[in-house]
Amino acid sequence: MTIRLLLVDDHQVVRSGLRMLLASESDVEITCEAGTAREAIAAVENCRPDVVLMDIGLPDMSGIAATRAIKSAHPEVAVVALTIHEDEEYFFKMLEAGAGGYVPKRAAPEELLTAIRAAARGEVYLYPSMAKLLVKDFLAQERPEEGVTSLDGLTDREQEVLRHVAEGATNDEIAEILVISPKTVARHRENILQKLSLHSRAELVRYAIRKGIIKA
Amino acid sequence: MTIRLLLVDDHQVVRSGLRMLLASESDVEITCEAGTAREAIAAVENCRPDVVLMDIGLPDMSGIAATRAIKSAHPEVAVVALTIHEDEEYFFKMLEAGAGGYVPKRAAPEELLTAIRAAARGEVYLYPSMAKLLVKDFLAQERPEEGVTSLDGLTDREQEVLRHVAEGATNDEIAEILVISPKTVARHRENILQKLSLHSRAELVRYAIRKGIIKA
DNA sequence: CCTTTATTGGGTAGATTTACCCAATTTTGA
DNA sequence: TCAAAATTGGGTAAATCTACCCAATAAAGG
Repeated sequence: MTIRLLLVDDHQVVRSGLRMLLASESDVEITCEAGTAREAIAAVENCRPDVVLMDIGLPDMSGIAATRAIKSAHPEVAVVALTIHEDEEYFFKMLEAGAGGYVPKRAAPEELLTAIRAAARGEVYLYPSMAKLLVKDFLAQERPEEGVTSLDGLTDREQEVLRHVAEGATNDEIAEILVISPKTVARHRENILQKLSLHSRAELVRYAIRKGIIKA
Repeated sequence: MTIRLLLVDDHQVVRSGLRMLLASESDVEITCEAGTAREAIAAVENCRPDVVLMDIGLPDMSGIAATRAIKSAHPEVAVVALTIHEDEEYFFKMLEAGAGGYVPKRAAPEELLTAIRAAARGEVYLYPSMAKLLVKDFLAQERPEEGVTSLDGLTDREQEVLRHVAEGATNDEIAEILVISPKTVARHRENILQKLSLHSRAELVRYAIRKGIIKA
């Protein structure tokens, strides 16, 4: 099975270069080309490619918007971003748009081929410098849940009170649950606010969610 | 600069095979080997490798735990997982442990080399089938923020008020920001509570975070 | 043993919220 | 054009919160 390819780049030279580069590969066939986002979207309709090699900087519309449009109409078509941009901004947006690969133009030809083949299989190829950014984001997302420990010096009872406060319970309700005086609950809450340098229930709720004490 | 490598695998044959495979590469040098997690941790101390090729299934301790230990003591040492496991479970745990690469044993030799070189640069190489899992997770994390639409029939103004309420602002503060009467803010807030069947600011904060209107 | 910390409880006062009552103006869509 | 919805604003009252004041008892650690 040869992989049908759609080349999207506004520079004729780049397309020619890629054509040359990929010509020797027996499993890849460049079915058609496009120089603008609009052309690309139309070309997907006409040529039915397996993989779209998408530049991000296009004259009429961002390659990101084009990718969104293509994936929306044809989710089975894989889109590999091939671009000069190596920043988080474009990378994450491209992933959200549904890209199945992200390769900087400075990458080696074999890496582009690996990306095309992975995308054709429905997998995802990320250039190492990009993968690093995604893992960083992944770790940032996961950490807060682990951070249930080290709650800025809150005592056990304070954490217990905090949990109920964050879940929306009033002092009286918490007092009933913990079988203590509402005044004691209020005192715990005051100590919590002071320890954390917070000033309202709203901030307590956000703090509790950040720390993974309660789920949003 | 040659990359100093530590090979960790409990099978002698596998280590020999890797040694053979990497022998021809001029920029990679296998400095030492280990057959257990304990040996691996000690070897990092003694050999000072740039990159550790880590198997997950080890006799004494999981390669994941070993990775955690190594990264904790020597954050500058890169660890590349080389394993038969291709499931989310081990993959994500390995990332959390600080792995700078994840390559299944079925991968092509060049991919392993790419991973080693990327990890040595401080970047991250993820095998396409693994990258796919991470992107899936990324999209699952990000989606809620897109879900800012369809907010259970809240009007534009109500959403605006909700955002400020959730961020901890009082009615008076919001009134000043939006340049309307505090009474109007209160009215909007009341309508929001009623529409969402909520009864307090704490619940509004959780709702707003769930819907991605504000970050925790 | 003694000091510190955690946990408990009370009082007061002002700020804020929640929940109702009322209605005018503007915008939107049918 | 006309009705519905959105946005605006006011009044009142009870509930609740925030922020101080005070202190006793119990547990933990040096």
